[in-house]
Amino acid sequence: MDAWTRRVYEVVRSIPPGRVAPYGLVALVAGRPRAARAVGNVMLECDDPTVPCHRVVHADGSLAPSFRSQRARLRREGVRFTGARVDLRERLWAPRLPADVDRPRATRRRLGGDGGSSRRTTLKDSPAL
DNA sequence: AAAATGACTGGGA
DNA sequence: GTCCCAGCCATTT
Repeated sequence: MDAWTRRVYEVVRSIPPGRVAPYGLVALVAGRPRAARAVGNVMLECDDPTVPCHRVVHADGSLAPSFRSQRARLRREGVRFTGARVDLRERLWAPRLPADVDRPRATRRRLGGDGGSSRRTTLKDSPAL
């Protein structure tokens, strides 16, 4: 087990039940923005039961054909499907990006005077359901 | 060192 | 909408 694998595991472990994340997002949070495919390789070998690998899905919400139990495991967590895909609009995981991620326009500022009108909260996660 | 592999992706047809 | 493909990345031959 190498560093890359451990890193991916850690990110995947932080995806809350009932939420899903595309391979590409996992790669991003893990610090390798274009390594979506490599994340897939790690998942392929993942046998560790403490890693919710079933919450990692394709960018369009569809699932990996070979991972047969994935759908059932997701449904068990309340995730609903529209045809062959999960509804990302409702279940997409909104992670807190690590500070070291290279953000071009890091200029942080309040968006629109009203935007968060009364809400001062840090965007932690997408709204539950 | 070079080539093949795969639970990936975005873009074009 | 769906299909296909070149590009991408870590691993394994």
